[in-house]
Amino acid sequence: MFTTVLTEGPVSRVDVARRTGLSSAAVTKAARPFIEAGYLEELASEGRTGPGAGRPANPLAIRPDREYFVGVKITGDDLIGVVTDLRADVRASAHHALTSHDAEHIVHALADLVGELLAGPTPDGTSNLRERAYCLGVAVSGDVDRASGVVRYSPFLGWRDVRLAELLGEATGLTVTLENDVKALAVAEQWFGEGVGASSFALVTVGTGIGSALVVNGALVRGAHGVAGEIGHVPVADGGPPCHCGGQGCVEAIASTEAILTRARQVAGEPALTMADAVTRARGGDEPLRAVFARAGHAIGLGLAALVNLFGPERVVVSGEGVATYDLFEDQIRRTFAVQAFGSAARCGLVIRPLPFEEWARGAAAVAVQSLFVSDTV
Amino acid sequence: MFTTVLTEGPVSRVDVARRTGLSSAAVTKAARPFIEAGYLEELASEGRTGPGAGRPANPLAIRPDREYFVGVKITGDDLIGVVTDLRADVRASAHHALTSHDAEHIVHALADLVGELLAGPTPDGTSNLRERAYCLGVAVSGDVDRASGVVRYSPFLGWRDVRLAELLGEATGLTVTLENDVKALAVAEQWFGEGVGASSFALVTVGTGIGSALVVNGALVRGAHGVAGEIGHVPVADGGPPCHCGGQGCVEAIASTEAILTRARQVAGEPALTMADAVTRARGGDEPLRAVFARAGHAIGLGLAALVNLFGPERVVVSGEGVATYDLFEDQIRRTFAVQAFGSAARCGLVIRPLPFEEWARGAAAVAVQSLFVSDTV
DNA sequence: AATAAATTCTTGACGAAGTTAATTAATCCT
DNA sequence: AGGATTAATTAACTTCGTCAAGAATTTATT
Repeated sequence: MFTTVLTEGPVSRVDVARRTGLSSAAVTKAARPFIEAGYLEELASEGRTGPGAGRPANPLAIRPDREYFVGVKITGDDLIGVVTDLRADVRASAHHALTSHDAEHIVHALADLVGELLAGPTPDGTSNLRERAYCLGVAVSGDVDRASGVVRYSPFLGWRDVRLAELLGEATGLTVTLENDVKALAVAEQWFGEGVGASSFALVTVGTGIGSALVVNGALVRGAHGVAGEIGHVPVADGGPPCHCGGQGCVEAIASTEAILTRARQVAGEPALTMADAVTRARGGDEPLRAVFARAGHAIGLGLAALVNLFGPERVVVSGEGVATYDLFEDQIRRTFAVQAFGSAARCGLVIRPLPFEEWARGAAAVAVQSLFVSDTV
Repeated sequence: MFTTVLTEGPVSRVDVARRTGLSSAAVTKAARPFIEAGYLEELASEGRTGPGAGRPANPLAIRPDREYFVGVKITGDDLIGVVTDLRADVRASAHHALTSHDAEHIVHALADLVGELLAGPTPDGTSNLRERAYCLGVAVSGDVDRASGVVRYSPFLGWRDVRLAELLGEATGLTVTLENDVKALAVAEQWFGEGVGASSFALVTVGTGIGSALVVNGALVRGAHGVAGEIGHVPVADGGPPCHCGGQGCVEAIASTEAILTRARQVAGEPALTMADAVTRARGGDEPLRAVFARAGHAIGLGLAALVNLFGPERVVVSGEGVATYDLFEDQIRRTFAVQAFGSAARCGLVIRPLPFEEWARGAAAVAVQSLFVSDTV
């Protein structure tokens, strides 16, 4: 019930009932405690929105400033933190550079960052953030066990089995939820972005690495052994370039930032070519370089086709830092996808768009928001 | 509760409680009506199975002969029907050749087949089948909407939007559940085969076509547009042979029975070569022909890697008529899979084994069994 | 043999969360 | 004003679970 109002904007009780399959009586009952706690409010009925006659609806709406949330993304180089409201809209942000990958150091730096973020008054000016923010979401790349709050393995940080949620809980005094970075981003998308209303969708990130998170029947796919969504390691080019995973012809071995740059240097015959230059020249019409990007787009399109043919999501979002140059990619991704997607699977909505870096931290905050209402899965 | 006993054999109430997360009190209560209705029985406690002291457990066991089920698979050429018990163990079987793909004709033939199957006494001799079989499961390849009982599109039969469940219900007097053939097989596997106890697994069938069904979080993945599990159309060989789906380098374009035969004829330079001969000669050591099969195995291994890297299932079963010759495939499938599966995803259990044709009908019967206990999803 | 400890199963009181059916509320239309 | 229509609430009830206590049945120990 609550998530329906949270994600689908102001909705009348009857509407919530229709969308969730509950009875309207159940919605009335379920909504009351949320209204009393200040999370929801009843809007005045707007004249004549219904089909003519009848009592007008009183839409339920979220009160986004009821509570604030902190989200932090840990990368290899720095920490990016945001404060958001209940809708995961960013209200403040900050970041810290990291000087070491030592867990203790990062816990300290992160606690400092949180302290900084929560130092001021609330955005609505009625209180201060310390007293209105209890949940912290943290996003890390790698194998993360959200339930136990343990980073099982993070190649970027060189961590194994770090009980990060516990450590951060002690250091910050907040309730900490840990999640894999791409999965966190998918949660943000599922609740507050393109995934709203879709029972299944996929989020694909393209950048240094290429990964994805899948939502099926409303739930994230986690993988029996902690591995899932590794679209970057789907083999699409038999006999293609070797991948650091040990395979050959993986999407990542062709379309990651690094793979593109390596290839561009080869093609141009300039071992010192920078990515920025390659992009500029490709945009300027350098055909061999354009072909390098097109090839990457083609590989991504093949990976998307594999994903869509296997699980038939309603929508797919392709995002990530790599997509900043997506004018060089998009066409080819769409063309290849259209050819290789099977039958009506091709009808899935394909959104390709860049990803502001802050979004990663927003994903972490979305996980924090989600953690507050665990039970409400509808 | 019931499904736990059904699929995991005799189990004590406390054990069921442990596996499902319910309290033992809840299990006691839930079991009673099933015992009273004759679906479950309480076995005598076996001495000292537990850890020493304590009251010995009274295992709950299914009474498989409480009720019988009919399963029918419709192929392009014939109908294969089986009668099974509650465990989906086949107790009788029969088949009919089809002379037309006309829906009316098939409904008639299927009703006849069901009549034949239910003519005799029950296998346990206590009654006759007509009075102890109420549910019919029907498996068809193509796009099938189980909920509404409609065959949306079946290329093999040339059908579009046939309300088959309704027609068969009228013709047979049984409660009919319709399901896609591969999904039905996956249900059988999930409840009574390799999938028991796994929360996620995949079934891949290799034969005329190559398909799969995925179970994630205990539920079949259906795909937003009715398409899912199309591993046959995962592109694995960039620039590979064209597929009739319009794509290139699909698994099916390399590893389907037809694709193998076409390639074998090319390689051998004998346009009239039969599959049987190709198999015999490959087994006899004909290297060029062996390479054709190995190439197919390689393509399947790549497809499996794509599936496993994306979903991370606990187990994968590869089966189908094509696997009858799996001595020529298996090694290569495993080798390629081992190379391309990412990280610990490779730890998923990979079972490769042939598929007796009757299994398809058994899958349909498993769906019928499942339809009897819809609510019990644990 | 008596008692203690362990373990399974049952019972009954209770609570959470849903349902249906009836009632009240607010609006449009004639 | 009165009827039709839709929204929301209320009250009684159902379903499905929990918890806590206790009965049942075994092994282990004194």
